[in-house]
Amino acid sequence: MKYNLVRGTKDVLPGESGKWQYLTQKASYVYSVFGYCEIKTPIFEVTELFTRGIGETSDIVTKEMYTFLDKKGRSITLRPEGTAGTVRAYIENNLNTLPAPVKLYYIGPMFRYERPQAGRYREHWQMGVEAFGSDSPALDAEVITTALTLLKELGATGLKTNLNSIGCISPDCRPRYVTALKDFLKSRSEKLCDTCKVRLEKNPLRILDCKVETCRSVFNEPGIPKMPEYLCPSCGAHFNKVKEYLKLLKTDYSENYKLVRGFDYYTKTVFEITCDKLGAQNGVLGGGRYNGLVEELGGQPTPAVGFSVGLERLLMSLETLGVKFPDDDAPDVYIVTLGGEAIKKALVVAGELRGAGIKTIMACEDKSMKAQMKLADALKAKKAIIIGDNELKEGVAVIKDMASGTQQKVALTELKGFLSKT
RNA sequence: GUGGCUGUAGCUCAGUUGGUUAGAGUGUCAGAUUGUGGAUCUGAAUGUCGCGGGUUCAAAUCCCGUCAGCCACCCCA
Repeated sequence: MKYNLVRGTKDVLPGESGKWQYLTQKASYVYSVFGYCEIKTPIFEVTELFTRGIGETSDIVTKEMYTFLDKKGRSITLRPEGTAGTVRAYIENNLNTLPAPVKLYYIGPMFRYERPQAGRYREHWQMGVEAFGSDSPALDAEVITTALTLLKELGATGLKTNLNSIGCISPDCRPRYVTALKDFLKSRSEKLCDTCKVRLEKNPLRILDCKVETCRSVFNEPGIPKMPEYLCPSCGAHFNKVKEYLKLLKTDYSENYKLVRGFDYYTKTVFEITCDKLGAQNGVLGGGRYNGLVEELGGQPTPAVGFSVGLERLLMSLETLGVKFPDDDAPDVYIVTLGGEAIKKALVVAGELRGAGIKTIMACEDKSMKAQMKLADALKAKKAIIIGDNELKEGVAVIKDMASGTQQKVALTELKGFLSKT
């Protein structure tokens, strides 16, 4: 019987896995430099955490969750995003007693039951940060800077940062805007596509995301209400401060009044970083402020901001941008052995070299020298170490530099020192 | 969930209007005089032609279904 991957999942094979390590290490490094500590939360949680957190009517909750009943009949869901679980852990472990802001980062897989597509998997990895306990616009700016620093550190250029504020739920803020937007769009409803007509009632903000040309032309009319103009004084001041700080930091961003995000929990600042070379799924990184979520999930009222990068999409954009990754898979040395005595010696030598951190592969099988040299070449070994009868008699090994082809004899007792230097 | 394209050796693909033992390149393995790789040459192995059903004397080739991949919608990382 032959088995296949489950739809929408992917093996990360040698060659690729080194790139993943590189990305996760860079993320851990940058996040920790910004003061974040790693948190590992379970891959599954009770379903209600997500329905409450992300929003009952959101697409993720209504049709994209991997939900199942466990043996006791509890409804369990594979996490579709990282924030809800992190918030749950924050509340459950009383992390609010730590000095604020409490800064946490996570790296791990997320699961969404969607049709696979370019840049979209049912299991995908996210590397995100969450900062709890401060409503300061400086923190918003810092969080955005954290994201941009990571991307810069990785050599990503030409990515676009979009910024918006979607205000808060007080009546003179987002609800007032939604009403104004609805009124405006209703007056032009004959120009809207069918799905937008439905969205007009269900989720008017999302209409701004529509890709249909005729809809877009409506959004570009000068009279369309724009969220930033409808923010309440508090949210408006906050947004202005965020922008002021970003300018101070010389951050390259575009204010985009059409930017809205899929989760219900966002308030005030939202942002998104896209790569236009990725196809339809071009969002590489997304985040924002969510001041109501901690309370919604049963904690004390706690303001928070965060973002998350999609590992696969990040990797794809870096590759289309031509970024080179370090190749760590190639061994430093390949030990060629000729005969049983040589294998005994090679076992010992290999141990010494590995102890010194030298990446070593030795030939354990009795193959011809030619075959072994071919293997050394195929594995891209930097050096071949040849141990045969002649060498054993002399107490030496022949070291061949695979790139130049030059070789020299080195005493077996000196090998480790010799290779450590080169 | 909807739509379009695709599905032949590990990989990339040929396969003519349905017609004998399904091919190439690449990779793998082995060899080309005694202990040396990357070039060249020689040889070898590997396919339930995605799966199931149907039409036919005969199907990789036509039809239906199904699964999977890719891409797009929806939505998101």
